[in-house]
Amino acid sequence: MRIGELSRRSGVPVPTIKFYVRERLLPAGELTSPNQADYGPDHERRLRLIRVLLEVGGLSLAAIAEVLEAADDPEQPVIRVLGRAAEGVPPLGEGEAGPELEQAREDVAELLRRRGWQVDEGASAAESLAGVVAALRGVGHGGLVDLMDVYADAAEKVAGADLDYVMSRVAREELVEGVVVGTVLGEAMFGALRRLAHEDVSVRRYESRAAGGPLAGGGAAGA
Amino acid sequence: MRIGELSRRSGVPVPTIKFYVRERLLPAGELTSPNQADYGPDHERRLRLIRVLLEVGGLSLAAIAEVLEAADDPEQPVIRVLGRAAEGVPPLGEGEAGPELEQAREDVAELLRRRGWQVDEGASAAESLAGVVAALRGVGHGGLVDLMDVYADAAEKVAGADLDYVMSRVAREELVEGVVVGTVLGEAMFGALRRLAHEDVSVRRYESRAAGGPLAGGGAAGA
DNA sequence: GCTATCGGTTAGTGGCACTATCTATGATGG
DNA sequence: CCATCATAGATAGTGCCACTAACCGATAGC
Repeated sequence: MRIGELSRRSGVPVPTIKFYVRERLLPAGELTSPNQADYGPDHERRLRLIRVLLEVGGLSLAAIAEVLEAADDPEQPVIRVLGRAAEGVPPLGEGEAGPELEQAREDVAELLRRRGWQVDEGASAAESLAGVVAALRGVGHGGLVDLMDVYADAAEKVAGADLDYVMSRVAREELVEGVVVGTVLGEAMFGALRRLAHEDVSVRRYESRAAGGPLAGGGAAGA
Repeated sequence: MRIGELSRRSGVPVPTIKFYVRERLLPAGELTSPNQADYGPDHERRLRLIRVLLEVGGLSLAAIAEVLEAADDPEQPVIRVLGRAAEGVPPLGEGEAGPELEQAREDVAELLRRRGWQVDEGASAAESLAGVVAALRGVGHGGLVDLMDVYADAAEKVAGADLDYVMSRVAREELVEGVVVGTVLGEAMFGALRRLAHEDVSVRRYESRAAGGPLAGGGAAGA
């Protein structure tokens, strides 16, 4: 197909597709003449993936480029790149590089020991987690750090299911894409479910008392 | 304290603090003379909160303004505003407004019925979830939707712990802030833990076979 | 032939989160 | 008392990011 049809089928404007090709997010179509290129289903699939990671996953184009580059390299251990890219959030690094962060790193290491999780030292996710812990303490909500074990239990269960899904993919290409999509969209899915559960739990706990009161309706609903 | 000290203590540049005041994210200091204002611990706390929501939580200043406005209004049921603001991600809306989204909404409604979750129809989190489901199908990974129940189990557990934490706050001000911080940073915390768990589970499952092979090191790690 | 579309390139746009600069005023210390 | 410095407040500018517009020759297809 030509670029016009690709645009129509994907809902992405032609100039934007050209832009993605320039930025090496999308391979160029195969030239059939100096000014005519052919795009196949792979292009469409890749294009949809880019859009989903961008719009739903909240990744930057730079992060998407990194992830896709790793996904295209059959030698690449995906997890490292994904770990860095999937951080929708914390480059941190700057913020409070002080003793608070050091303490947080200790706490994370302790958690990993306690749970027997086998992960690389200095894994980027561990660094992210330390950043979050330090941030929580910094805003005076260090108490939330105590919930980490509950969160870790939940994360273990979810990760197991994730792996089951990924392993059901046969072709490497599909597998890697499953990893990417699962990591990024899975987080969005969990976040939405968590907010729904907040609402349900708060209704459930407060329905006996002050129905609709400001505490029940407001305060008890969130985190 | 004056603005200079506030800046030093928070690590936020003076012009940025002025900018936040202009944008009504931060209340102005109390004027002690036409060109001298006094800032208290509340200002510092608020400033730290803004920075954490921005840098760790990934919220936009506009979203932060919305959340803080609701938090400051004692009459406001927090959850609605929070739900909208805490979507780091999916305004969606546009994308595929077609039958796919309609089907996804149905699936979400069915999930809520199945689990007996008591949430408002058309809760923004439900809409987000439907967007994610539609997106997953759109990129050919509808299989991940089948994991929703596992995710929902985990979300229920986490939400229960979240509520326990929030309810331990006494003053409404602290409570609301706990909701905000917990919702936003809790998501970051869970995300990091999930990525760590991915690494652990993949190592655990594959350590018997091809240690370090591209599948074990790369593909099996994420999702 | 003739018009619409195409590939490729360069330049411009709008939004966001600041950052720089300026003016006048007032605090501060020797 | 005076020099120096920080401050409040305002306007304008910056840098990055994700596009979007405009243009220029080629074809494609009728």
